[in-house]
Amino acid sequence: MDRAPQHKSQTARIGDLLRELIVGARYAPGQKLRIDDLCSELEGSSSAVREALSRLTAEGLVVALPQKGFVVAPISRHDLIDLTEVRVHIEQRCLEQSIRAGDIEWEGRILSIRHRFLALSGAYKKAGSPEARRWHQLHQQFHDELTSGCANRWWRRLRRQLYMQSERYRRLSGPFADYDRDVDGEHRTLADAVLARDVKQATALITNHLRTTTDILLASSMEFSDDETPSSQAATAG
Amino acid sequence: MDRAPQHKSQTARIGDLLRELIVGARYAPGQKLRIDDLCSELEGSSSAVREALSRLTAEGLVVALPQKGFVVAPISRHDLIDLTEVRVHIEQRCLEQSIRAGDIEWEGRILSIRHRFLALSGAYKKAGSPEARRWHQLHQQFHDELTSGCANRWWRRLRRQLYMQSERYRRLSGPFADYDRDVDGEHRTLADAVLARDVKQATALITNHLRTTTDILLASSMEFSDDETPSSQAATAG
DNA sequence: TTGCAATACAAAATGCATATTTTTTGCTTT
DNA sequence: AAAGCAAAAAATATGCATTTTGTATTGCAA
Repeated sequence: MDRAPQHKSQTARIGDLLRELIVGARYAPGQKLRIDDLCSELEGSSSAVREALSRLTAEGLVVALPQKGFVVAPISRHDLIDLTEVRVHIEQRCLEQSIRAGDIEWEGRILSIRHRFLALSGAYKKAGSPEARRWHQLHQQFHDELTSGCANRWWRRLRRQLYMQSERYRRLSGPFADYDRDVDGEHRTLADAVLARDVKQATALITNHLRTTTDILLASSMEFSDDETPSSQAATAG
Repeated sequence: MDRAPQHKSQTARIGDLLRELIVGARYAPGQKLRIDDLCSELEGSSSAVREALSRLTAEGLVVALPQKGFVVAPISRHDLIDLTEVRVHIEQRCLEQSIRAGDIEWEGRILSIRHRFLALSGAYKKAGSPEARRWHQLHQQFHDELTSGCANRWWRRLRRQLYMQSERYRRLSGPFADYDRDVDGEHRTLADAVLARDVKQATALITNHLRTTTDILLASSMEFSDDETPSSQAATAG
């Protein structure tokens, strides 16, 4: 085949696509990921798909069942609660160090992304639209930049890993979970506190930001793997 | 009857082998990992080797250079310092929660592993020997059990990830780094503090344990990637 | 004439695709 | 209902094409 000279390897391309699909809630938790289906859907060979899946396994987005293939990582209330606790802790450390070490360039990047991000206010509500996609991109970049002053690569690496996990839970709930919530305001005041180098205020705000999101998700109508279905309730009751 | 008792897939087998080889410092940091060599060395096909390498990539033990293959993750003083800071934080959280939530079974497991581990006192000094290998296994299990009471799977997962990274640095230094150090004593008093449910004492001990190790490694004759070699010094000087 | 550099060619290794083997799962038959 | 058989899917092996790297030769300059 005379394929175009892609500087990005097939594996990387498929891996990024799959991550986007899983985090973007296009694939349901626990769903079986059949190699052949993914090959035709993502237009790649089984080697590339398999390799991408292996990498996502170590990221915790995919689970490998020996001799049985791959499934999308399941979700549960318990997992979300655990995840949130750890993430709060790590976001706090990243923010704290970022505020202490951030330079003028860093301040500039925050001002820039805050401006661009808030300009897309509410775009995430149009689920599946290009604007929503752009909003999610900028949201990720916004939180990335806030913590980009943190010089410790391991903190940043773990933060990114946990962000992906949380983001999946958020996207799984649809855009309706935080209906009457001032998301823009939360982000604006957070950026303000960071730029004002107010560590105490910033860590308090990010903590509240994340905890609130989790509380909303837990109270939402989202289906968790550890929820008891009516049938299973009847089964245990009968 | 006559079916091979290999319930472990080839990929998993090769992945575990490779992890052991890299963490055990059998492969040098930055070393190129040629697929063909690994195939004959580990007795597997290129598919399996490639898949195992992909997984280790996400674990941070291997780095993939697009179109150029895989190399063992490089090491540096900076990385070790960052890693240690993060690990201290996370080990503290795990220990704290483990102490608060651990039950009788958990206490039993700690007593058991402490007994078996301390019985192998000093075995790690015989580098490459079966006893040293056993010692490293039990050392890992010892620290695992201390934190096994922590109910939060994400804390435990991150802890394990960072343990592997730190362990590699430790093994790379050889068994001589902590020559006149009372390693047994440190482990014994740590286990005592944990069993006594003394959070403050236990976290202080683990912090000191990890920081001391890192200080010794940084002061040792270990070669880091960010060390200036005589030739590069001469080059920059001239 | 000699030394250095640049380019081109060859060898090797990576990355992708296809084929084969093994395992699992579901269905049929006894 | 249990056991065996068949179909499907996953795991593994092999083969080919593309890219990279090392080396050698040639050309230019001193």
